[in-house]
Amino acid sequence: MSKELAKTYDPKGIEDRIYQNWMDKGYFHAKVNPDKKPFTIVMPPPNVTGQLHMGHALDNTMQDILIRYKRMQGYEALWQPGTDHAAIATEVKVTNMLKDKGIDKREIGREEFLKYCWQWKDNYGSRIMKQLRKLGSSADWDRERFTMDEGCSKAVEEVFCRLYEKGWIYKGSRIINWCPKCQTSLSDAEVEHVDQDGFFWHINYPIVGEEGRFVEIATTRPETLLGDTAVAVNPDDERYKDLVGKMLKLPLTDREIPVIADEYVDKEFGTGCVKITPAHDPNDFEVGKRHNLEEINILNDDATMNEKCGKYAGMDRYEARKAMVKDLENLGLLVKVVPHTHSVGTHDRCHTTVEPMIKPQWFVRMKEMGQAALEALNNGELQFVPESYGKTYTHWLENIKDWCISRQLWWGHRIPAYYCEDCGEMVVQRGGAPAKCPKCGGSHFRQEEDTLDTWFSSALWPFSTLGWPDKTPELEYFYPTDVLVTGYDIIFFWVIRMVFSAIEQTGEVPFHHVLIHGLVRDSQGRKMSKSLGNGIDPIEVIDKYGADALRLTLMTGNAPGNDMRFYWEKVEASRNFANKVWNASRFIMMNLGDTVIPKEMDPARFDYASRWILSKVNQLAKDVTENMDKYELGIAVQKVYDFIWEEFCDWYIEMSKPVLYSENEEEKLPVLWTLKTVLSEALKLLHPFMPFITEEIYCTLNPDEESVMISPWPVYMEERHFEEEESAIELMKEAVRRIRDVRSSHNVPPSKKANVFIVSGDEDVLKKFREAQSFFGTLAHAESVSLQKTKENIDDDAFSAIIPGAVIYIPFADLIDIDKERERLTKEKERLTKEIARSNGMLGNEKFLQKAPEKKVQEERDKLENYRQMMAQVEERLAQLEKN
RNA sequence: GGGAUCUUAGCUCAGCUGGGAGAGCAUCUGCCUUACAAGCAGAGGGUCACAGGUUCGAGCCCUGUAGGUCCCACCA
Repeated sequence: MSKELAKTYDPKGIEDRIYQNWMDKGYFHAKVNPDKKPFTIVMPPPNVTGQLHMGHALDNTMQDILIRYKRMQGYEALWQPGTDHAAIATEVKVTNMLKDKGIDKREIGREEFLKYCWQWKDNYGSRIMKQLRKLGSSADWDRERFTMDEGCSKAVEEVFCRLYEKGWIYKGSRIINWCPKCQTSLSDAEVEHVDQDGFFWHINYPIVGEEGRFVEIATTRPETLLGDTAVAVNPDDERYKDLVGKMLKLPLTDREIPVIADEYVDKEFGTGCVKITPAHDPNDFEVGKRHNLEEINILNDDATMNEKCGKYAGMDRYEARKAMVKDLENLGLLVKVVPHTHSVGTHDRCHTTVEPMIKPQWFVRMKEMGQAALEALNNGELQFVPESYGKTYTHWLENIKDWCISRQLWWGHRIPAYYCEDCGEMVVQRGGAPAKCPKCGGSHFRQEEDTLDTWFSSALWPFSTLGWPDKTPELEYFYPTDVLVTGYDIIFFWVIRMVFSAIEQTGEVPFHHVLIHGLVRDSQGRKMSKSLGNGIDPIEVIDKYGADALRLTLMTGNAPGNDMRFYWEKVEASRNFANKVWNASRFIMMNLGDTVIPKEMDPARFDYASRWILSKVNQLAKDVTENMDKYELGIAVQKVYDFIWEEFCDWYIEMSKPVLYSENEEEKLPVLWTLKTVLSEALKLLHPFMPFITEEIYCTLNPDEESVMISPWPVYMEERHFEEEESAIELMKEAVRRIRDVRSSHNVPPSKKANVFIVSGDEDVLKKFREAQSFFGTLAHAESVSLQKTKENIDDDAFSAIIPGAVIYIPFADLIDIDKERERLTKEKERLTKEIARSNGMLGNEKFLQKAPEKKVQEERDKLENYRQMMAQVEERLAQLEKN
């Protein structure tokens, strides 16, 4: 940095240059290093097809802050990056892309389709990773992984086979959620329930052999009637006791179905009679199993009615519904139609209404692994931040059902099950198809068509990326990882599955802390989404204001786990702060010039102000470290922000000016030393949050150092704690404020200097002011400052202001408004009365005296003493005013 | 139906284990003072949703009420 520096900070160009330098120097690279302690974060892998959005920006900023912090603290900090193949999301995109080209996925076949997918991955897979670099992410890019790369695929196969061999993965025909549009099964977590306005159709089912008698059922999905195989009533329902066992004629068909009794039916709801469709409703499926009912599938995979539906065959499910309702009405079997709101399951990706269907699928037994995951939280190995999310986690695990892991997709890990072409025998094994069928000796096999749920591979991410199942040195050293940073929306999909997979496969929790953040919403509080078009592109923000400004914006003013709103004004405020830092540094560097600043400085040479700011920055290091360790990133950065702006810039730099503008080289040096030192330390503390600007300034300020990002994190030093100096400067600051008050309330122009008298009977107080006196001139626009023990030579009607232990007099008699002054003093008296009462209350309370730490009690005593003194002064001054 | 969480200044939100009601933006006043007008010095503005309770003392703890948001759940 040189003297022709711009007046404002412009991140353009600087950020890319700095990032490239970090890359060239290899600072992001973490390696197995027995001399250091490891600190590991695995990056939640973004979808290969994805583009960076605000959620990624927030998530990765938090991770980068933690990694940079730990790296500076001397840990071997690994941030493991990578991308996810995102089975269904990618498959849909590629399918649509092909459709636009007039190519049908089914026609070109699996092999050809997968070629397109890989091509797509190669084209777009690196895009989001590049965007993450713009943010400043210090991930170890050399270790970038992909959920479908060789190693991760090997891990997937290994886990699948292990669970299969243990009997925890099984294939079964069960009722699953089917998306008719994507033509695949879905796990429960992928189904989103949405309230929809619909109707209850009340339909009469005639009782066989009893002309004119009916059973009235109510349904929201009349088209499933064709798959009914029973009607159920509650066994305790007096109304229908005689019906149980009788047969009903199923309308619109030739079939007869029985009336059965089952606990599942709620007497109070609807008519108390429920049609049972085992093939198309999860509850009915269970009922069907209990009563050995036939399961009649009436739908094709695209949710049109199948060949079993007679005249309705080929119709869409909703067309069929209309047609059937009309036919029922014509038959006189439709009793009534009642409007009804009910929740409908939809696919969370395409929002198509899912259809429960019976299909052969693969499942993971969850009982034991779910239990282990619960224990990990209960015994404290796993902790959520904020803690309340542990309840969400617990609740889900306590109600967990077996996980449907097979998908009828092509893009993904193909299930390693092989069927003998000759006898149909199934073999599940590692390393491809078997050479010989163990049953019939045949040598022709066909692999299972289904692929695995995309979360199956992401569940292994914390260890598969480190080389598992091989016992690599990296796995040994970096695993288990330290903290996982992610949004609350993904706890069920991912966090839980990682936990139980890791415990089962590695015997350890995958990470000890889960740091949860909320969603970034738009300024009106709406979710950012493509369909609303309200998304804000982080790259656009970076281009306009810089990555540092974006990072600061995302980190301030919101608590962990809470959603936040995005405002451009907030970004501007952050940019303004960057500019403030820039200009403070510019000032300091201008004043440093060619001065050689020694590494150490004799403490005896510091003035009060320097000791004060050194003490302050020392305390700041302690506070910020504590906040960082508790993951209170927003609070931590707020403290750095306040320190730099309010303490360092607004006070210390101002106080340094009289010295810097003087010719006294002897006095200048310690002040320059302090300016440089405090700025350097503040930059370090700020670096995890605003990496670029801090690096740019730090390197210019400390040309003999390589980078702020590998400099040691500041620690609290006992010898830098100057209690007395702190109180002296605080006293002086208060005095300056009072003087400014007078000047501004009486419109004293800056050109007109005031004479200020500070009077105190307390020699210590006077001494403190004497030490700090040299700064008064510029700060208070004072002509002269006199310190004296008594009120000698000061006009009675001079303005006075009371500060702890002293009174300030300004003999601007003609400017003083007596009424205003009286009002001020009265208010002050009220305040003091209250404070004294509060203080007395505390000190008079035995519990407080017993429980509170010694330091706090002493503080309170000092405060009370102060209040009393000030009270005496106020009263004296009030009496004086009355006299005049 | 179960659970979580929120209600603090005009707006958006901080406020950690009970002891001074805060920030940013907005508004108003005065300043281009040789680091910064993207700035400086100030001001106004809040019964901390409501009602009780515990306490010397409650934005914070307990109970209840009202309203908002989110998650989970098989109510046909």
